[in-house]
Amino acid sequence: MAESMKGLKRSHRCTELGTANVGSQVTVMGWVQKRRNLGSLIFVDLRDRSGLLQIVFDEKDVGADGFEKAGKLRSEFVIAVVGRVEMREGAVNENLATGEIEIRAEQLRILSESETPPFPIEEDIKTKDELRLKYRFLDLRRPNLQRNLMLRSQVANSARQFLADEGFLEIETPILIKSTPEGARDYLVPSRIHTGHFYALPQSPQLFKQLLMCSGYDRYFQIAKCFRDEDLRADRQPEFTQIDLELSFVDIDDVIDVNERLLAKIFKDAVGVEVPLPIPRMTWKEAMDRFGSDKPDTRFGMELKDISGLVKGCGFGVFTGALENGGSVRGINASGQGKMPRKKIDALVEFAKGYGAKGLAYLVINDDGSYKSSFAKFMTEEELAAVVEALEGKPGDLLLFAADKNKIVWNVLGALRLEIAKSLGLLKKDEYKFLWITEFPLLEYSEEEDRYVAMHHPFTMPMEEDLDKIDTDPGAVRAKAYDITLNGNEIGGGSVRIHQDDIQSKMFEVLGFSKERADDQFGFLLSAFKYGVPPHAGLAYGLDRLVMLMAGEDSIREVIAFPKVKDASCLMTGAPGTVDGQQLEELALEIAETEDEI
RNA sequence: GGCCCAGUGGCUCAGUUGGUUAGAGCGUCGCCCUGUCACGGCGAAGGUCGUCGGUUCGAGUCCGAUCUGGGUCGCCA
Repeated sequence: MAESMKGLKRSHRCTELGTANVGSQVTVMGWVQKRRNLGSLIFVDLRDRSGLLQIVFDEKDVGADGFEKAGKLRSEFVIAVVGRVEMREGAVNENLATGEIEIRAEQLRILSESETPPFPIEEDIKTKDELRLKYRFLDLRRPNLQRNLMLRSQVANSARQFLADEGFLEIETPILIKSTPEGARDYLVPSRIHTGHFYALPQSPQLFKQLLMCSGYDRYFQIAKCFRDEDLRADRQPEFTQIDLELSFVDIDDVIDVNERLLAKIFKDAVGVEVPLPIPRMTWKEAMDRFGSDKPDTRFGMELKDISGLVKGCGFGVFTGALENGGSVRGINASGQGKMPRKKIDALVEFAKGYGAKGLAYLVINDDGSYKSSFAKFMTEEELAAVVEALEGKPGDLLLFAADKNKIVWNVLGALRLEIAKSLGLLKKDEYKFLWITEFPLLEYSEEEDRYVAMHHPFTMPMEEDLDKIDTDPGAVRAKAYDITLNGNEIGGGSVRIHQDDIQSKMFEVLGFSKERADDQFGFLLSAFKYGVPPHAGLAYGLDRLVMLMAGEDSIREVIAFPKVKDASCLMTGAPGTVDGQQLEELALEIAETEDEI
């Protein structure tokens, strides 16, 4: 039976007590982690978010009633204990922060009883995600998640402090906004008052923060919830959090500077890691050429090498065919993997196919310097030697090649190098390699839409030196866009924004927006741009991913209190659910059928 | 939408070429125990093997479908 805590006040969290408190009377409250009943002596490990503390119940201190009550304690009961801090009579427990002391209970109250939990509430359980998420409120009691969420709070806190000190203002932007069909799918919210009309939940506060710059707020930030109705991944949830910021009267270097110092502070405060500044920068082109990725993991090498020039005239149709179609042939050197069994190489080929490759060519350099290869018979000795030299091949190495359109070759080899590094254990979680990626292409050709689409978004400023190419060769125009990456993850991205009318119109033109469509979707922004716009630029971090990496976790679910599962539902609440007829009637949703544009 | 992995007491797992009554550890419950901290001792309960269908004399095991969860490709301006 639950008792009241009336008259009691918690004096300390469990691990706030230490040898300095010996002799004093304290009141602690928390959950029973474990009881050890020795008959006429009962030990209880008490848990709160700070950690564990041992309580000892002895009838001569806690009284007959108290001792009887202590005998009834079970896992996850919530109790209050008044007692005296003592040095332990028995052995010190070196695994516990409070291992030298214990509380000799003088008073016990059972504030709440508990059923036996469906899985153990402890560190590093192997329980299936399904069960953990159904009982997330219990899962969240485990030290892993408590540490992660405390870390997350610390990160948000450090960011707030730093940004406030740097003159950023925290300003909220709306959650119910107008849908913009560009980009990710929006979550839609039907309007009750405007039947057949919809709000959208923001994919990011992008347009509003630009308007705040127009309004003179100079430096803005927000820890903003964002929503995207796309499929989930280990690092993607339908709702996620950005640390979003925007600055006026700045160019790329200014944004990078303040963000490097922000990252350094966050990492110092939250995980005690010194981030060496400045963070290296790499252009998008170089990143693709060297790593096959716009978010290269630079914790290891295994860089891509372009051998197109060396195999141009060779007899291997797969290579020459790719080159004739305007593609390239590139390879990586899985150094020391020459002994990889054929079965594993075949598995890598299958892996590559998953990324669009039609196949994968390989060449093993045997210990005696001879080659074993899927394509050696099509090439001369000289051609092979040149290829091996280009990849710095040594005896015992395994060279892997992809030949196709550039995009596929990059994609395949970029994924392959990560896969191999992972299987070789080259990816150390306590090593942090930051890298800026700059000079992204402004536009990307979309095959299915048969037009150019913005790689970042339509408000991204082209690089001045490429402006003249925007009509003649739009695909070659680079943008003043930048991503910050960490260990092969994009943790943030941003750009300098267009603040000139004429460039913005040109941009819409290239993207195939009619003036009417641009006005309809972004009229408010274009209108604002007529009344004095400061040059501005910004950046947004994926807070969930950032904390995931800092916590050494493999999924952002481990740093989100109440995450959703793969099909975007919530196993705990059952969301999304159906609603009753009256709710639907009020929304008059059937009218939506006649709406072609939302 | 595609591909891959998993599903057996509360939890984590084992279960041979298809063969009697499906096992273990932890947890749970009861009794005993004054220095435990992975407490210990003795005893007990607890499973229609995710679901449906099929093959077979016989299915946890083989086949098909389906559900649930995970990973991934597409998708994510």
